[in-house]
Parts: sequence; structure tokens; C-alpha cells
Amino acid sequence: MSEKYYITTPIYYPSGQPHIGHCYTTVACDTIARLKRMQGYDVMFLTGTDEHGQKIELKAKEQGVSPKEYVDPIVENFKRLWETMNISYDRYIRTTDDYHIETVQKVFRELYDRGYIYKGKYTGKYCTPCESFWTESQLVDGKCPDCGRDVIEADEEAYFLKLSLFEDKIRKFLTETDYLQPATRVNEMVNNFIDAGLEDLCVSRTTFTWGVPVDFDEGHVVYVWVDALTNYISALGYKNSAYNDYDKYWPADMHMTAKEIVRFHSIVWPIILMMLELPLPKRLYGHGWINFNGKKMSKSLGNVIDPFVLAQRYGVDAVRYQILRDMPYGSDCNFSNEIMISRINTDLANDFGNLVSRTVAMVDKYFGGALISDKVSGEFDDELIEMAKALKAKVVDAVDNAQLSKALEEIFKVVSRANKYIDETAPWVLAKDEANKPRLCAVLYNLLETIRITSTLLYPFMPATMPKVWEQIGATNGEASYENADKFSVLSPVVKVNKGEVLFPRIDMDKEIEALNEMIVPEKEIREDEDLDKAGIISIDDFAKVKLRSGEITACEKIKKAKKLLKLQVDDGRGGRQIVSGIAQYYTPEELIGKKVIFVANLSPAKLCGEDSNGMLLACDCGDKVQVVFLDKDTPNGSAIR
RNA sequence: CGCGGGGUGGAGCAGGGGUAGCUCGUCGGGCUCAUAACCCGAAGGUCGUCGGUUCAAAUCCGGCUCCCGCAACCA
Repeated sequence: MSEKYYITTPIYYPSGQPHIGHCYTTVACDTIARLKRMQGYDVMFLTGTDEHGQKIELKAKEQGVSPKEYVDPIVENFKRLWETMNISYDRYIRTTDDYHIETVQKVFRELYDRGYIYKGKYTGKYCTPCESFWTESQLVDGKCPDCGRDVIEADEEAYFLKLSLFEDKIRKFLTETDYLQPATRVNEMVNNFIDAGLEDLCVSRTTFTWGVPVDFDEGHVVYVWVDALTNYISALGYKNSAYNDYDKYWPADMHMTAKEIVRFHSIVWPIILMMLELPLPKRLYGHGWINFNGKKMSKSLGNVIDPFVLAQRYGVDAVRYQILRDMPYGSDCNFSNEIMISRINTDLANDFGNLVSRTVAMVDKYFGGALISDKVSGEFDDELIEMAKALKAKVVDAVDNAQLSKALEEIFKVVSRANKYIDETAPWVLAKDEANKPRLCAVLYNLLETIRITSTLLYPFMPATMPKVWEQIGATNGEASYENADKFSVLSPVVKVNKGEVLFPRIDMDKEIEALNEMIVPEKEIREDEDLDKAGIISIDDFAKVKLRSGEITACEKIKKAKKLLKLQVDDGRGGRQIVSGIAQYYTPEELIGKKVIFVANLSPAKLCGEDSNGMLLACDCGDKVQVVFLDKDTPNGSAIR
């Protein structure tokens, strides 16, 4: 019986198309899963989609379809992407699957029966016409993100999970085990959420219906986390009959997530398991984000990179390599087309691909494609051989700690050493003298062996390309195995090579960037135009409701404690008013004083960071910047604008 | 005084008391087996800033400053 290894990605929320961020987590898990399989583990690799919730219900309504109909094609797209990215998941869970729903209902009830769930009141911002609750952060300009109308404070009946009971236990779990990685996040979690007092978690809602029904209280639907987190055990058949390997695989050996949901995986999930008296997972790794050109990735910035396009242009393995190579342990990484191309060119094309190419070419050229058994070792051999043999342990250690970029770094040190070895031994010089044939043969054999070892260890990272390498170096009888990855002299002494296609073609950076830019720019414009159209046509009466007026900024200061807010005194021709505006990043108070601006005069007053605001300045979104609309200096204050 | 991360040669990062290191880029050289690839060398840094501890500080301590997340407010 081989040892088991259970690894999970989060289940992704299919309210939009999958992007490069989803790819990172999934590819990272795939790499770990593949290495574990090579090591002989009985691996269960789970991924899936979290398909319930208000957001999806709303999006479906917008499109006039049922939530399931809305979600199905997106889920297909996720699966298609995983196919493209060569993801070797063993099981795919959808929270809309019957067996999962069954488990969630049973878990919910058990938590209730054990006294960990109680009925209480949920308060939040409520939009009456939409019958929807929103969190503060969901609001758009303080208004309902759906219809744009005002929201009110309201409450609804809801069930809560008594997280607070487990404050001490969870603190201990986080601080006294190495569950949460990287360890720096432990402080973050403890300081922010546990020491601050663990609040009970709202786990049911009545304002929407797209979710798992609470089977003992009609109208209630299980809300987010009890539904989503439970997937890790329902997928194994916990409290359902679809599968039967809970006993075999639980507890999970590795949950991987991006950092924004570490909180729920490090606090809520273990507590739920504690409540159910189930074993706790062994490891949670929270990785950073892929930023694009230094900015957080988001749809509104128009910089979501399409992984399908990348894979098609550069090949799956190149994409897998770059995102794994450049994501440092625990922190964010930067993505740009330049970074990706330069990675592909230097590491994959120049260093690794070219090493294979030149080695195979030399065996071809000097030995007609097959080595001879006569070999003489010499200077430089030992260092290369020792380095290659030591590599496996380093890679395994790094991967075990989710340090995939470190693992790749180590592999490429050996690749680099091999290239240097060619220079040191200068095979083309040896080839000039027939007497040196045995030495030449040994040099090439050492190179083939080094390629065999590095390509074997690269296989989990780039599973599509490595078998091609093995074909080329003649490692076709299972020599390229994990077992052999720390041994030398594995290939047949008279190994026969097969010159093949270029593994990683070099990319012309300038041309490629140009081509990519051409693809990206029009797409962005289209999306904005669409948004404008969708925003809907309004009548002149609607427009007349907005009272715009001119005014002069007479005083202006930053609001301390607020990063983005400026407090402005505006002469509106009627005694003046105070307006708070979120433009502190773009303007200093000095440069605004004396300027004539347009403001919305009849906007309902609001308090921002304790400051009253009566109105709103008109400003223009210009890419990353915001530009206030200024009027001519001689515009009288308080004039109506229409 | 909200929580946390960070400021190291042109760019991206590592180092965490005692010759400042890696990748890319630049410049010079070598080689010609190879995907104009590979190898070697050089230039380039008072390690954000001020002060403290120490024989010795990029590294430890304190103040300041700037950046980036989270949180709170982009009316």
C-alpha cells in the first residue's frame, strides 16, 4: 500500500472567465501532484468550482437565464483551461453537484445539533427594490451596485457559526503547528482576526435563493463558507455516497490558495473541522498574486491576461514555467509580456532547449547518432556529475515546501553548469583527433545524463515537453524515472539519440510585443464601448435631475487618516459648501486652491471619515489617473451647468 | 498612533553583525557544437534617511520618510 497524498486547489468562483491567477494556483498544485505521483504516492488532486451565491444569481438574472445555465458554460471554460494547461486533476467538484449539496446539508445540521450554529440577526446595507443585502465593500459610490439606488441599514434573520468558542484552540493551532505557510501570515491572522476578537460568522441568508437550502428552516440558504469549504471532504464522500475515499485521503496534505482567502482556510475551516471533531489538514500554503505591470490584476483595469492566448502563442509549458519560476515564495510576482518572453528566451530556449539541441547535434555529428562503449573520464566531469546527482534532493525539498520557483532555480543551475562544461571540455576540439574519441564520447554521455536528470525533474513542471526531450536523448526505456534521478550512468553506454524539433523556439521580443499590443488595445476599447451601451439610455428628464453647478475651490486640505480624501471648501455662490473628494493621490491641496470646478449640487450629503460632504466634483478617468474637470477662471460661481 | 510587507548597482530580486551576491540589461573578450545560442571578464551600489548599540551594522534598536497590500472612507 503506497502512502496517500491529498492536495487541493480552492474551488473557483465562476462569475467570470478564468484568468492567469487561477492558473497559477492550479498549475502549482498540478506540479506538486505530479511530483508526488512520480515519488509513488497515491495522489488525490482535487479542484472545482464554487457555484452558489448572490453574485451569480444576479448575473444570471441579468442575462435572463437560470443560475445553473449561467454557470455551466463558464465551468466548461474552466475545465477547458485545465485541459489546455495540462492539469492532471483526479476529481472535479461543483458545489451544485447533488452529493455535495447532501453533505453540506448534513454538515450544517450537525453543526446546528451540536449547538455551534444559532439563529441571530444579520445587519448590513439593504437595497429595497432589489431585495438585496450588500456589504460595505460591494457598494458602488455608496449605492446599490445593481441598480444604483440608495441603500438602507437593515437586518435579516440568519444563522451564525460560533467561531468565538474556538478562539484559543485556533490560536494554538496556528501558532504551534506549521499548518499555515508562509509563517509570516500566522501573525497577520492572529493579530487581525483572532486577537481582535473572533466574530461569529454568518452562515445563512434569506435574501437570495441560489444556494444549498437549509433543510430544517425554509427560506434559509447556506451562505458561502460552510458550503464552499466543505467541498474538501464532500468530494471524498464524507456524508454522501457518491464517493468512498474519505477514510483513505482525509486529512488533506496540502490546501493551496491565494492569500486573500487564507483567512477562511486558516481560521474558519479548521474550526468547522474541530466542531465536527474531524482531523485537521496538514498544510495550508497561501501564495501571492500575479500583478500585471505592477498593478493588481483586475477586470476594470483591462489587464486580465487570457491564459488561452498565452498558451497558444508560447506553448503550455512555457506559460507553466514562467508563472512558477517568477512567483517568489509567499509574496507577489509581477507579470508582463516582456517578463514572460524574456523568461522563455533565456531559460527555456537559450539555456535548456539549446543545451539539448547542441548535445544531440554533437552526438549526431561526431558519432553518427549513437555513442560507443569506449569512454575516458577527465577533468570537469566530477563536478558536473556530483551536482546533477545532488539535484533531486534539493528539488524534492523545495517542492515539499511549495517553493516551486526555488526548485526551478536549482534545476537551472545544473543546466547552466552543463553549458559551461561544454565550453570547458570543448568537444569540437576533441573531435579533431581520432585518438580523443573515447574522451569525447564520455563528455557527450555526461551531458546526456545531465539532461536526463534535469528533464526528469522538470517533468512535473513541464509535462508536455519533457517526453520529447527523452525521445531526443534516447531515454526511451523508462530511464527517465524519478528513481533514476539521483543516479548517473543510467542511459545505455551506446545510447542512440534522435535529433528532433526545436523544443522551445526563441521569440522575437519586439515583434511579439507589437503583436500583443495590437491584440490588447482594441479589445479594451470594445469593452468600454460595450459598457457605455449597456449603461442604458436616459431621458433628458433623468439628466435634469442632476444639478450641476460651477464653483471655486477656496480652501483644501488632506484628511488625516484617509489616504484618498481631500476636504474642499467650495464657493458655490450661495455661502459655500464642503465637499470631500477621493482625489488625494492625484492632486495636492495647493494646486487645487483657486481652481474653478463643476460639482453635483443636489447629491445627498454624506459623512466620509467623519467629514461632511455635500456634493461631488466632476472628474475624468484617464487610464490610471483621475483628472478633475476645470472651468475657465472667469466662470462665475454657482452657475447652473446643463 | 488601525494591521502587515517592503525601500540593496539601469531593471527585477537574494542576503539578516565581520571580503555586498544572483538574474536580466550594458560594455569588452573567447568559442563555433548549438535555437545569432554558449563561456569568460569588466563597469556599475556610501544596501531609503537620521541617530543609537558594537572593536565591527545592509544585517540589531529607535525616530523619520517613501512605496505596496489589507482594513476604513474613493459622494
